[in-house]
Amino acid sequence: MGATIKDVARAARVSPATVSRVINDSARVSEDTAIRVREAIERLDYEINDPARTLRTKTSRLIGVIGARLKNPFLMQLLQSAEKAARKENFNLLLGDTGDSLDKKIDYLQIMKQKNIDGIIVIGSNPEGDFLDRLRESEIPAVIASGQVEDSALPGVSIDNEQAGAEVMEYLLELGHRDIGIISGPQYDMMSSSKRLSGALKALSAGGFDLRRENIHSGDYSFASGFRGAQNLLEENSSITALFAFDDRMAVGAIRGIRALGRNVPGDCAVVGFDNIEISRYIHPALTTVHQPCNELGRKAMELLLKIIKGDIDPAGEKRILEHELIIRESTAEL
Amino acid sequence: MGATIKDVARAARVSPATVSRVINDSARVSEDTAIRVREAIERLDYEINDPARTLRTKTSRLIGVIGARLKNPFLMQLLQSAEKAARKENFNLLLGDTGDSLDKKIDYLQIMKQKNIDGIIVIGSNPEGDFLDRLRESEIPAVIASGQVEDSALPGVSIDNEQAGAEVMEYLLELGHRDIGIISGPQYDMMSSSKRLSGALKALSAGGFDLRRENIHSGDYSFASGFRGAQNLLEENSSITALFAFDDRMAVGAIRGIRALGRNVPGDCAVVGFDNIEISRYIHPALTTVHQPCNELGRKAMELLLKIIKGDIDPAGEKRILEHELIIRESTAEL
DNA sequence: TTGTAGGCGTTATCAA
DNA sequence: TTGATAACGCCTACAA
Repeated sequence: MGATIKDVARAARVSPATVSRVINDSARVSEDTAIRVREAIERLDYEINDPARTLRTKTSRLIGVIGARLKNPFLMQLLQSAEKAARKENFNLLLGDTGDSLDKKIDYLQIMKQKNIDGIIVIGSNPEGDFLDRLRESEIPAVIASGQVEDSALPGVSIDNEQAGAEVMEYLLELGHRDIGIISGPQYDMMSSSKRLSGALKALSAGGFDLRRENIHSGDYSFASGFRGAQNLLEENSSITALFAFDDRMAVGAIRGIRALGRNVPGDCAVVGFDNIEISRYIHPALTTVHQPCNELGRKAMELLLKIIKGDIDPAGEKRILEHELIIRESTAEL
Repeated sequence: MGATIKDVARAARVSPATVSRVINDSARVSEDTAIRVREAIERLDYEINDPARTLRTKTSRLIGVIGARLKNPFLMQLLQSAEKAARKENFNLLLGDTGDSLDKKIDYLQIMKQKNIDGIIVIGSNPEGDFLDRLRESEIPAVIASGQVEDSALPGVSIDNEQAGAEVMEYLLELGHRDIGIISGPQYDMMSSSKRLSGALKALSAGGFDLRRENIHSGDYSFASGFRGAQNLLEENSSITALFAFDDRMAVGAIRGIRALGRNVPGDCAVVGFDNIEISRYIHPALTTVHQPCNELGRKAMELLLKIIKGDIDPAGEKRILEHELIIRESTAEL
């Protein structure tokens, strides 16, 4: 079916090598022949055979994404920006939803190796298992986006989760809340989640307060877990007056859970989320939350990765911490 | 770096052909040699070179997705199921967010051709421009997921959008609403959107009513456009008592827009959405909406595509219309 | 059951 | 500036 470089060469009365040179403008070709070649390409509807090129050059212009969850709107927004940055340099994204499964991540890593992928964006940086070790062994350039970057050997882009967690608590303390519940992230996101938690705890103890173990509910970033979390926490301890959920979806679920108990938000119980996904300003009450610059996170992570691939930069120690911001809306109020 | 099939062959004291046979278990190989080969593969950490194989076999085990928008939670849920079905048969997804741009779709189509992609899932089936023509010319197996399937030359899986639009209107009529506003989909989703619209209009006129042109606002499936749409419609015509938005995100935006005008939902104005994305049951008031079986849509579309690729099935006329369901929640009430 | 050999389409090297 | 040639790693007749 498809014409090959040889067909084009024949049609343009040049050698295949010359056609290749025109396609890649890799070397000087006289304008005359270049025109003849382009014309032949056009006429024959020639399309380059990418696998053949990859076999020869060892580069696929493919970027793998590991750890993204299609259902997570924050990550999808991040990914959209990452893709845009990739497309600008003619790279494409190979995407797998690995869910929370370590095995799947490792499977994808293998697939990506086999496909001669040029680089990998890791979403979140859960150190669990030996995924990160295998990644390092593979020697494929990789960058963490929106995970915990500080203690990792990999370069990455993120925010200061600990600081953000602390700010939320300071804010709630300022409003007069003393008995605060937390709906944390799941196991597989240990890093971001645990940093937010430790920040929150530090802020509490700095204010002279502490948090009872029972005031923490471990969620999984789903609406349902936010709903359940809020109900469990309030049923266990009805004097809780504020809830801090580690992502906006859980916060939305929590608001509904609180309402279902016959209480009001923020009147009876304030709620703070995390991420500032688009919907958080549209729900009622509009959600107080921590804004993460997700477009910038995606773009910077991809730009960093592409630079590393090009060899423009030394991966070691390339870490960027971007600014977050507490956005105060309607779901919190003075006690 | 990486070991090749030849290295494995040497280590196992067999020919490269035999190694290939073991890898693909394509022909009888004696158990003894097979074991030796597998052991050598293990020892050398051999990974197959996928581009080389693709060059040779013309099959990449890659499925392209065109037309998905990462920010659309309904589509992402659909895609998650599609991916699951693909992975089951060892296919991977090449994903590009083409936004609403026709050019980008055509660009992606070209990239996918070059990558020897095995099949394409088209999200939505906007007939605009010559994308569909080019797709057909390319002769790559393709399936439409969640677009307008009935009048298309391509096989596909969808729901009956016209019927669904009609049901929503019948329901609102039953509740006593007479002056109803519509926030429709955008140009690029002409097909689903226009079917929903024509269904709605038919139901109205069947009931002896009609819809003024000014009662239709053309949105773009964003929260913001739902917000604006609701405000424009109600400011133009303050006697509107119900709004039908063609997707849940616009419905959520519309609810906020109505509230910002000082009116209540559903007391002063009822709202109906479309898709039944996860959040719609968690917001307040919980959204009345049309449920689309998005997991089934994604899975069936992929299964259909894989069957076509395998040649098990004749693509022509393969159309599946799945069941939808009107889910009544809190955002609608009797007038 | 196993091996030999040729070719998939491209690019890189070397020579002209 | 251009061309001939070999090689990337794999699969598949065909032959043994």
